[in-house]
Amino acid sequence: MNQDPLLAGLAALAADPPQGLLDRIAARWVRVPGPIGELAVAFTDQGVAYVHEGDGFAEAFRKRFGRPLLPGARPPAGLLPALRTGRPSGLRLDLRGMSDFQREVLEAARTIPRGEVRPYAWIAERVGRPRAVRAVGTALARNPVPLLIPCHRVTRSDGVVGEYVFGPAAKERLLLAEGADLERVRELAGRRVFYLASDTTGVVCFPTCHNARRITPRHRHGFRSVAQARAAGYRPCRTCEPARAGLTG
DNA sequence: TGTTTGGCGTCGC
DNA sequence: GGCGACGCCAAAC
Repeated sequence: MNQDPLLAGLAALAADPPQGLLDRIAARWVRVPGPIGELAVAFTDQGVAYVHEGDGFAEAFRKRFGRPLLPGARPPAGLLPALRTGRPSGLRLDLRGMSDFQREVLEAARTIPRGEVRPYAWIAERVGRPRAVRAVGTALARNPVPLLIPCHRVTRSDGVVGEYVFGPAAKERLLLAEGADLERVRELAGRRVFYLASDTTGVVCFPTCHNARRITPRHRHGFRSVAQARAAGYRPCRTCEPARAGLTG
């Protein structure tokens, strides 16, 4: 129970074939096809730890994690489906070594469905730091597992897609491939509309929320802020949860 | 429309 | 341990 973990580790090293221990220290890696070109993916016994573009992977991994890297025989279970579908599909992630803030930001981003987008400020509010919008940006910029945690689905409040690890163009391509209606988002943003409401349900949503997409045109009303929608008698959608407070755009 | 200022978790010194 | 600068931003001039 209260045995020194170091001693336990040494004992295990002495008793077991070194493979198990090695896998606890080192990471394995494989090359796999991704939606925007070849990817290199590192994983441990805990799950996928790092996703990087094919070029310069080993260098980047070493710089960031500073732990041994070994070739892997095959991709971890669930990786390929997750990359293909853009859904978690039971894939385990190894997010050890991240701060609480970053982990919470990543978890929040992970809940954004395929084909939809949410603003940075939405994440900030969800993790209980409504004014840490920019810090959310930096946390997402350091997302060790892009694509698997879909930080590309986090976009700016003004309707612009914003920055991305693989570049804004890749972000846009990914979102379009997922079926996000960026054209529509931009058209609405041009009219300063950042929320859509239905006068049959009395609910207000983010424009890409699957509930918002089904609003019949003549029952659809656009709003610039949740506050204005509220004032008009609408309540926030329970699925996409547009801000309870600020978030005007 | 564009620019400025606010705000905050990280990282490097 | 502190301090200042830096970013996938956002609201206010």
